[in-house]
Amino acid sequence: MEPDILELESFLPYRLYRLADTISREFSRIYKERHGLTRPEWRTLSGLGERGTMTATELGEQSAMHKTKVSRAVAELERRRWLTRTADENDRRVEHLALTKAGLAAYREMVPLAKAFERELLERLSVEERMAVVGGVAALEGALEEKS
Amino acid sequence: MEPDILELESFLPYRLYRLADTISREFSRIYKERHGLTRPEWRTLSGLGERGTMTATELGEQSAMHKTKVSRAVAELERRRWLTRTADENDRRVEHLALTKAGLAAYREMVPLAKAFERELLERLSVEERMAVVGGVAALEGALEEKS
DNA sequence: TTTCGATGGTTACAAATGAAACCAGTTTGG
DNA sequence: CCAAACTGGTTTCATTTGTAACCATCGAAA
Repeated sequence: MEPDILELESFLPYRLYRLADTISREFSRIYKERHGLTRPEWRTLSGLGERGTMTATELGEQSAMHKTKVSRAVAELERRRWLTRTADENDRRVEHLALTKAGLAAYREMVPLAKAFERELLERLSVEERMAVVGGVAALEGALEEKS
Repeated sequence: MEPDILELESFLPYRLYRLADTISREFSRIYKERHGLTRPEWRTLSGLGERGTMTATELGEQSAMHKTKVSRAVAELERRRWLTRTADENDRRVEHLALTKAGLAAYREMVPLAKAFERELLERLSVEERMAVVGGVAALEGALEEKS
């Protein structure tokens, strides 16, 4: 192992990215084929389905999206009449977003599919491996949080 | 925990993507600031630095990039005179890519920075956590490979 | 050979993205 | 009170990306 060579195959940032990319891409087929959603749109749907009502800023924080992504995703879902905006009483800059019946229906349809996807992925692992995955992800998340 | 709700915060594909995105984005600052490289360009540089000579197709396989990304990254690195193409003797469709002196110099400069980045990331973890990360990543890679 | 399907690689075009400018509207400090 | 700094959210513009079509060459089979 020469010291001035970087092995891409074992370089953690690369491996992690490739892994996430593969899995995310595979999962995206579900909401893409099903409803023609983009990832930001799916996350918006998912966030609002989970929490009920959120502002765009909260959505961005909860689902790790840049505000322009949120803005565009919200606009598209509104165009589909999957969500509505309600002006805030006290602060007129803020809008409270919530799913409509149609949006909620789409969400309810997606949830089992998402859960099944995750389950099938984890089922391919042994118990120890599953623990390593969950523990490893949590550990890295923790390491990144405390940083900056 | 309601059964028809998906918790994004604990949904593996989402967590993994966010993790990889954060780390990759942070790492990208290194090669972006330093040399103004994009990720595909960095991977191309890294791949050729590691292996010496490769065709575009091989590069794509080794670094998990779509062929158009490879094509464009190679074009840009060639424009910088960081790599050269050599026609294959037997198959005129194929080109063998290799770094020039300048390309190699850039690569040699990047390697320690990349290694330091990875080391500093892992240093924030305990030994057990580190094992979990490495084991978990490997397990998922294995699960994805054997699949399709 | 000739033809036809595969393969290496590039290009064209549309869609997704990020950075920065922007437009309200709100708060703060003088 | 008022200006300046700040915040929620949108828009603009340049860059990046993915898909599909494309060109050239190759290999195999008729």
